[in-house]
Amino acid sequence: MTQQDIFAAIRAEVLAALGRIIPELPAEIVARVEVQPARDAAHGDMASNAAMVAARAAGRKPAEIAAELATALAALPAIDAATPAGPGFVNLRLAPTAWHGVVRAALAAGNGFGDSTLGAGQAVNVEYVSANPTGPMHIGHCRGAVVGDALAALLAKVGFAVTREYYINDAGAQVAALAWAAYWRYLQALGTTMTEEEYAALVPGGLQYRGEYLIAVGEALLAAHGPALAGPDATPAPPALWLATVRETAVAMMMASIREDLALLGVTQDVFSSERALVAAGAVDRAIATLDAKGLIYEGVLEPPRGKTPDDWEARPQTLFRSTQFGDDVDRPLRKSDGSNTYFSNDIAYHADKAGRGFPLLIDIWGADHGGYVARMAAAVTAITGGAAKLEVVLCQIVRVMRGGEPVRMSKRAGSYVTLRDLIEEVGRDAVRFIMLTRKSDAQMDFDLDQAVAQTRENPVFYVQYAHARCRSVLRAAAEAGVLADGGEAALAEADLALLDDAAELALMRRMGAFPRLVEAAALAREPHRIAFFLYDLASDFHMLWNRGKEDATLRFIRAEQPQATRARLALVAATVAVLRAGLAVLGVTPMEELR
RNA sequence: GCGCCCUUAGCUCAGUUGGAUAGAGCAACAGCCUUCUAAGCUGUGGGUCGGUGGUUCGAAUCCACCAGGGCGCGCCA
Repeated sequence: MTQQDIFAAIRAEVLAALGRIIPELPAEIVARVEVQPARDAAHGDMASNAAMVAARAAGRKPAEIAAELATALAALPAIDAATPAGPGFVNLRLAPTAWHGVVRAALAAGNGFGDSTLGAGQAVNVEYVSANPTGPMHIGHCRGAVVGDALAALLAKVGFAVTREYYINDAGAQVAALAWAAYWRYLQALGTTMTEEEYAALVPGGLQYRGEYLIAVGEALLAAHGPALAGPDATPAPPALWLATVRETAVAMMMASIREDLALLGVTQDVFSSERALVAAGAVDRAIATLDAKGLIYEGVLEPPRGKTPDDWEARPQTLFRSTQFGDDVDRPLRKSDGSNTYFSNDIAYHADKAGRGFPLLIDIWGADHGGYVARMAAAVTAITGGAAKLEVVLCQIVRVMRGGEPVRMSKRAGSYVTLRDLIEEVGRDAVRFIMLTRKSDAQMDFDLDQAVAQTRENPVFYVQYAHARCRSVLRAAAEAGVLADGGEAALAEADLALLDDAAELALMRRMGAFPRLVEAAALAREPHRIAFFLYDLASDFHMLWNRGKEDATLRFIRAEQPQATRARLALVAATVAVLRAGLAVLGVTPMEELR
């Protein structure tokens, strides 16, 4: 049993046996055959639904097939017992040697345990964060950053060729507003006598982004340009003189700041795509032309939303995309009534650009407030690529930050933090990352600051890292005691694992054996949080085993008088380390050597 | 009004893509340190899986309707 995924290995055996009982089963039946962990340990280690799935096609009773299957499987060396059960399950109890194979596989694979070829090298683009470059990252961006980063790692682990991408929204009204705000800081740096309100009255749409983080931008502009961007006596000059320059500097500085924040979070992305560059290159017009050539564009008037007509509603002709042909509810505007492009058309161009770079699969991580946008964007990707590329969107629900059981108010004035940087400073990067992954992304979440820094079981980060630290502590103690002697940890794979037969040891091995299967399932479902829950369970199994050694000295890992048993147990501990690290690597969380 | 997401133990949440008697943590109670980290472990109690129908060998999971919560709904990005 050299295969990493013991469930896949046993499934292959089940299929072979089933093929002998019922030859020529249709492929779609075979595909439905599963071997999965038993829910109840009393049923054994694994259960297969093979007999139930095959029964109808074979025209036989499930229980009958299950009985024959059980007889055949029981004869295999890796299987200790196979029994038909319930409506037609075959329950399997594996020979301990099969579980020992899992330990060897984990030791051999190390961080690569759970790697698979599921993705077959297919290119996938994961786009996440993509916060507007108008200020430092705040907590609202954080969940998407962590989920996207972990999902990218997860997909890479199962064999996709992953590109991590950030889309810079540097073309729209938001960055113009940013430029106006940065220009105010520049005038202040010059020593203007205007008040903020006087200046705000001059700004189209009003002065936004009043945060102090733009002071540095104003100072940088002064250092680079002196008074050249302003009028006499530090008064505002016409925008034509400064807008483009200020915008460029401000966006560049905001992006630098965001990248610092991302680095603090341990997120590094491969590609940063600029919306402005795409627009300048004519990509939007090309995208619209492509849709037009496919007959998917028309000039039309949209119905007002039913039951909720805006006060200023007025029927106007617009350029519309036939997204209803691809499953959307209504056709969507590509151009505003004044003829300029909507954000949607820029986004179509961007996604077409991504697809054109050779990604048949695009995954975007969005905030839940963009949920209404998913159908039209997916429709557009399908339409413009002729089905060659597919868009999937993972929505992340709101995170509420809690302190002392109360939500922390996101007020800039109240001094309660809003930035990602502050959050990381308070609870640490590992806690931020892990806790963000302890919920399904589409479920709302409370981030409990008190829990995040607690050093108890209720803090999942601590609990998992503590398990790893305990493992390392044992291995260090073993090295000091000289028990590891020959070849150190590397030689533990050659230990006589047959000596691992305690129930708690088997439970731990069973858990590790489930990891490769779980990794694949999590990747297919785009649900990195499953890894976090697995690690918590694995840590729990290990802590349990540890305490067995407290209650019964013969179950301690290190027993000076039993070198063979000691080496076998150290092999199990080292394998646990490998699996914990493999999982933590997906989440981007540090495996701590010690937590003192 | 329409669309999407959510509803599981007192609280916060898992539930291996339809499997067997629905699981964790917290909170409550009772235990375990001359021993590798007690920052841990063990045990007890706690459920109409929001409701009603349907699909089938089998439903917390799929479908329909209903109730409650969240998000969104032409020229914001």
